[in-house]
Amino acid sequence: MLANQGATAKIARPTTLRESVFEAILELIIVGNLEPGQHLVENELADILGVSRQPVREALQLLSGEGWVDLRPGHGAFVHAPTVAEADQLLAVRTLLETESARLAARNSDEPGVAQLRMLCARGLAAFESDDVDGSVAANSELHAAVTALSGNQVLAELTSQVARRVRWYHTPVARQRGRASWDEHTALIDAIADGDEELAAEVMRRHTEHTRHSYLEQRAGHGEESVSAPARRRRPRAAATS
Amino acid sequence: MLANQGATAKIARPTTLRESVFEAILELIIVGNLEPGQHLVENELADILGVSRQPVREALQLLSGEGWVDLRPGHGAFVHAPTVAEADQLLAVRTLLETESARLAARNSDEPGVAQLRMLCARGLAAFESDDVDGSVAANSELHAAVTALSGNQVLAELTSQVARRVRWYHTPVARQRGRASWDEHTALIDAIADGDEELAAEVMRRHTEHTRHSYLEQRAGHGEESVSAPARRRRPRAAATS
DNA sequence: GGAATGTATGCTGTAGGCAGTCGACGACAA
DNA sequence: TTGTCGTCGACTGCCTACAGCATACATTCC
Repeated sequence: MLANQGATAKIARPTTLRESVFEAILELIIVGNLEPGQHLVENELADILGVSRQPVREALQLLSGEGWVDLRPGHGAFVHAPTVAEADQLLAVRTLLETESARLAARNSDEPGVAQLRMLCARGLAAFESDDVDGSVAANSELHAAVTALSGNQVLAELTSQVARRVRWYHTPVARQRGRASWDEHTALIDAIADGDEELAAEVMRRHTEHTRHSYLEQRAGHGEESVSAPARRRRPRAAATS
Repeated sequence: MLANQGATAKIARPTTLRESVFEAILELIIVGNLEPGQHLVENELADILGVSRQPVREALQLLSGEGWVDLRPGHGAFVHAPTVAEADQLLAVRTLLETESARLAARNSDEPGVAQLRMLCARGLAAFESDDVDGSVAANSELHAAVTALSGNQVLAELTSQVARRVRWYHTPVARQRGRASWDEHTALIDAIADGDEELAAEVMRRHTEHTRHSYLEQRAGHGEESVSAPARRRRPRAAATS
């Protein structure tokens, strides 16, 4: 028998080429190297990534399934150009899903689960106060994921994470400016979950996500842009959502 | 200038082979010709459907995206075997999404929208009373889709329709036994939407979907089966959901 | 000069084929 | 009899090639 493989268990997962391509293209979209509406020519991507067209095609279809690209039959793939209205709708759905997650999390909360939430919250707050933006962002994502996991509803958790990932693309520039308040709200949320107060947890989460939504809309209101991800173009956003 | 082309505008949409394959395999799964857990060999499907492996592969990945099949890298595709717990979670999410849809529909309802709802409801009720199961089922789906469309939230509508489609697979045998009550609830729902009573519409929809969920769970409770779609195997279910 | 048509180019959709890999089965040894 | 190893078969993942179609441009006709 081999030695402890715990550390390698995760990377031992046989990763296919199309998944790598999926991640690579998604990164290009989020970073802004690929502009909204841009035509993604399969051959070009294949050449850039050093693979054939086949895994590129499959990756593009995966991306289409999550709403990152639009697939027009006979015309190929285009980077999805989100409108302000769509972003607003997405944020509304996010609020709905996460609010329910918080409610269920309060209902099903247990000792180790709450402990993990507090740990993630402490880590995120520490990262925020030491200006570690990446760390803060990562902790935020993990915290929200942990809440949905606590809900006990796997389907809800998957849907939520998928929506949250798309949301992160949109309001990335917004979130950083309200980082401190965000972490205070996280603390209140965890308290409510620990108390098993379903209604309070739901209300706190609802207000928490709506704050982000309103910040986003206010910022967008003045611009009057149709494509909401324009400011993310061309340069790598160092900060991401902390909602 | 040519004559009126309105009738041909719709079929002009270029449908790809992989979409046809997607529909075909989905049909095989829903009908029960493909049993949960069954290994879907690409070559076999390609032979059966008279196409090459490529569109089959792409269709399987689409199916995976919607949760119909599980893709294990290096092993291929397997028909998803849903558990009772998963079906329950799915029904819970469906309730959440449709309840919000109803609330928003009441908020945004307009004259033509309500008129369409009433038309669909009348058609469905007529079909039900004349034992036209297929017609009743179709009207039911269209009615729910129309409600989500009225919500004005496209993202919510897409998510809801996707979840609803999966739900239909599970509780197909359950729904027919409460067809009449279901249509009465539909009428109450439309009234609430027409009145613009958000809370009432939401509550009616919540109770409506929860009815289905409880019926489902009660039926399942006695069986103690792990795979919930077992009863749908091997023969074509003539009736489908009217929830 | 403008419009319609022919032509060229580039991309997608699909087919066929090859190598790598996983699992099953049987032989062999303890 | 049981555990282990090697071989075989089958299937997946990926690559290359071809056909169809749409678009853009050049050409010809009115």
